[in-house]
Amino acid sequence: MVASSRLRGPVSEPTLASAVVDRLRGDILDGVLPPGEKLRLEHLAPRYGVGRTPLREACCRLASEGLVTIVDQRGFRVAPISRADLLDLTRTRQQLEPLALRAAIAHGDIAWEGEVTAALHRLQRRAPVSGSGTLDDTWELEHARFHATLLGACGSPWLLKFHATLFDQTERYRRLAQAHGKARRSVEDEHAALVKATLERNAERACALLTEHIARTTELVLAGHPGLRASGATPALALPTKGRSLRAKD
Amino acid sequence: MVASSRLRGPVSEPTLASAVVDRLRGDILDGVLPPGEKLRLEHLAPRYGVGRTPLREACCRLASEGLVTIVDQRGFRVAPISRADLLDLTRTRQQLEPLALRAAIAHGDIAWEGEVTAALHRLQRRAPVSGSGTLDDTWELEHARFHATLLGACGSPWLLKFHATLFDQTERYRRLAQAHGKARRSVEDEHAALVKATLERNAERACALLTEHIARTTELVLAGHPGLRASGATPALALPTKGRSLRAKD
DNA sequence: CCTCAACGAAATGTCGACAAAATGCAGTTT
DNA sequence: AAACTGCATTTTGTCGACATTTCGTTGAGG
Repeated sequence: MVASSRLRGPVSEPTLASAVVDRLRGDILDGVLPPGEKLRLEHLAPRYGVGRTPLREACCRLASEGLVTIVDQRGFRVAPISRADLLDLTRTRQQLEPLALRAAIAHGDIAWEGEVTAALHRLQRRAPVSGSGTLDDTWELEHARFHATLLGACGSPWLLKFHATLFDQTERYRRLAQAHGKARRSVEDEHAALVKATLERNAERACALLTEHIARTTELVLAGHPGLRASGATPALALPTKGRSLRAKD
Repeated sequence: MVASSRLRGPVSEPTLASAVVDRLRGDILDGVLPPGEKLRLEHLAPRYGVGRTPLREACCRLASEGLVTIVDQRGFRVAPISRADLLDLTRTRQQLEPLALRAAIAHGDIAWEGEVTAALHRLQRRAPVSGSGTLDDTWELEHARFHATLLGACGSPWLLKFHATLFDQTERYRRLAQAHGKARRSVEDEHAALVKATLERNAERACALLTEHIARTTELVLAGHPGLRASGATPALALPTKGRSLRAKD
């Protein structure tokens, strides 16, 4: 329950009002709450219809996923984004996920094969974008579940947890860059090829495809996000600390 | 601030009273709060001299490190331990840490070499156990900092974060098993050999040594912990749910 | 004697209110 | 004119109290 409850599906949580976590995560992923944004609990409480205590807990949990940063005595902020972080994210995924995929291919049984094909089918039946430019939450959900299912048979809860965290992080960049639409069809092909190699138990080819799939995603994000082109830091963080002039940049 | 603030050294936290996090983590790692133990906030609040609100936040943050589990409407528990989890932990470390070490060896500069030798020196000057059987917190701290420093030059914050989480988890098993004392000298030799291969930029040998070092640690834990021998589940969790007889084991 | 149901006690989740810290602004000084 | 100092406002962190849920126990029924 640590990383991403979205991957568990609707487990019918008897649910404490800290289902705010999911709404908050969605708003951060969608960019409604931009990177670097200060999270003032008093202002956000009415927005979600809860008090500050559940909001505080939600922020704490999101901090564990790296979507929120905590600074003692200075509250919460949406985690900043940067080109360096995106590249690190990409590299780490390219190193971790093949490990999990290899194990999954080695240990996965017939039931797992069924789940994978089912996940692929559900994903392909969804439209990446719904109607006009806005992106479809259902597709994003199925996309996450597809990748989680693919690695699900690796037998390592820790690897899966790390994958979920990294995937959510990547999804934030992807949504922020709105890297959807045009190049999506090739991504669908990549998914299909990935499943094909996986079901053939061709670990080498599957891992190569996965690595390239991750790289492709990052390329799309970099192409679609103006602020991450060069070595650009976070756009929303470019607030100069005027007022105190003697102090260093903090 | 996410994974383990211990590895950051005393950053002179202006500190919110959720420095309880460190005390709680210490108590969980030491086994004062055994695995599976229910964390009743009302009873723990006086123990740490704070109210329930900071305690709640501390539990949330520890949940992000996997030391505490949250069940909606049912409060917090110390994360259970199991042979399967220990083995997963070991395998995952054996896969992740070589990746980081390889990158560190490739990119580390002279300053990093200095930090590594300094960390090794500080570690070797500490006694693993202080006086009688009780283990020395300072050694544990230096041990954590040594491993963090070794991988520090890998350039990937995400890998380092994952390493910190996995290391803390392993440290809990190590302390619970009290796998100290006798076989410690060979561990010291392993550290020295690891540093030697690292400074020689011999990535292959360094990674092999690291993998074996991790395996050795797990062997010591398994040998020292009675409850994890067979396929034993968590000892503290073996509370049969009597009273309700019809329900499955849940 | 065992099983099921309802009651009571405890704990959790949540809310509003208070103290401490930080941020921003204004006034004053050099 | 620019910078430092002081105060006022905002915000954070913390505490105690209330509603809801869960757990353990007792009692009745088969």
